[in-house]
Amino acid sequence: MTQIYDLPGHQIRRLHQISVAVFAAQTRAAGFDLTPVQYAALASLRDHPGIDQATLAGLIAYDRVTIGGVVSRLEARGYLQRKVRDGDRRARSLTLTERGESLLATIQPAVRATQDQLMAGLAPDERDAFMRLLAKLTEAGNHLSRAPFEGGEA
Amino acid sequence: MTQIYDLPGHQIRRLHQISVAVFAAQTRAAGFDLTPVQYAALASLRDHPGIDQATLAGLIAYDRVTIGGVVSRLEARGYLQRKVRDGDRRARSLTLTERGESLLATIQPAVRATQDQLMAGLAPDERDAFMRLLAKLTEAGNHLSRAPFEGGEA
DNA sequence: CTCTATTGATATGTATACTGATGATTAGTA
DNA sequence: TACTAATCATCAGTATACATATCAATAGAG
Repeated sequence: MTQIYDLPGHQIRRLHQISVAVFAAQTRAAGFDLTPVQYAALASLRDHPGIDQATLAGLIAYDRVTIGGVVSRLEARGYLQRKVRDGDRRARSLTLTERGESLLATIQPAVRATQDQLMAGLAPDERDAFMRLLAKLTEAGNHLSRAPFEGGEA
Repeated sequence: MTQIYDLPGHQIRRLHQISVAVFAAQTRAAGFDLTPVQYAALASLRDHPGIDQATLAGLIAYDRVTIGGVVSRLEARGYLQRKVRDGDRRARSLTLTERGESLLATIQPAVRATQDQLMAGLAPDERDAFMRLLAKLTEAGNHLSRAPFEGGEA
């Protein structure tokens, strides 16, 4: 009869939900107010200054429309700057502000604590196994998403 | 510097995203228009007829407010009935309609195909290992979610 | 039996996510 | 160079998700 509890999709959704909740709790406890996507966007921007929204979306595997909104809110809060790119007036170049850089630096412990708490249910060797299988699955299914990862190395 | 690609939360989110996309594609290809939550709600209702919204939310580990909206849409589309419960006029008893029952019966192959496609990247023994670790993680982290699973056996 | 705490459902507001469409701009081709 | 295709960003619409608050109704304590 297919109990939903046996469906991978159901369990994955639950773990995702837990992950988001833990991230929110940890960052709030550390005095920040940032969502996982917002963090991913800022962290990726630190490593790739000046990229446009579409490139950013590809790097963190998010929908371009969604990233438009995320970037908008981050800009409104002063964490990044958006400006029309020279040579291609369609694109908006994104750069972290001082405020964005400093946020990334100070939020690091909370991010680490999130991952520790999330994986606390597994022994160290199980975590490695889980992460390996997880990476294998996302790689194999990447093309099935409307927002696939795009961007070379990793 | 903590690349986001090494963070469990990031990979879990990606797999969840892929999972939702595959579910949508498979059910649409089969001629249906149903989201994963909607399916979970209907399937759980089939096994537990007459429960109220809060109980349903606990069984499928969803926020009560979210389930209110989901149930609303399912009712509007004629898949379930909502009526005030005798003895407790706060609660709404939920029951599948004929239409809901028949939808569940016919959508089964698409649901199965979704899970197959989702796990296609892993060998059979790897799938078992992944599912075992995944279940262990959701169980260990259940209490960290605002919408924990509540409901005995499964 | 009354007062209070709890509970089921909903309202409000914010933030993802995705589909489909459009406008502006650039690139590629004949 | 004129035309067409592709690309970047955005708009409109729908559906999750969650925090916080409120209303109606029930349960428990005294």
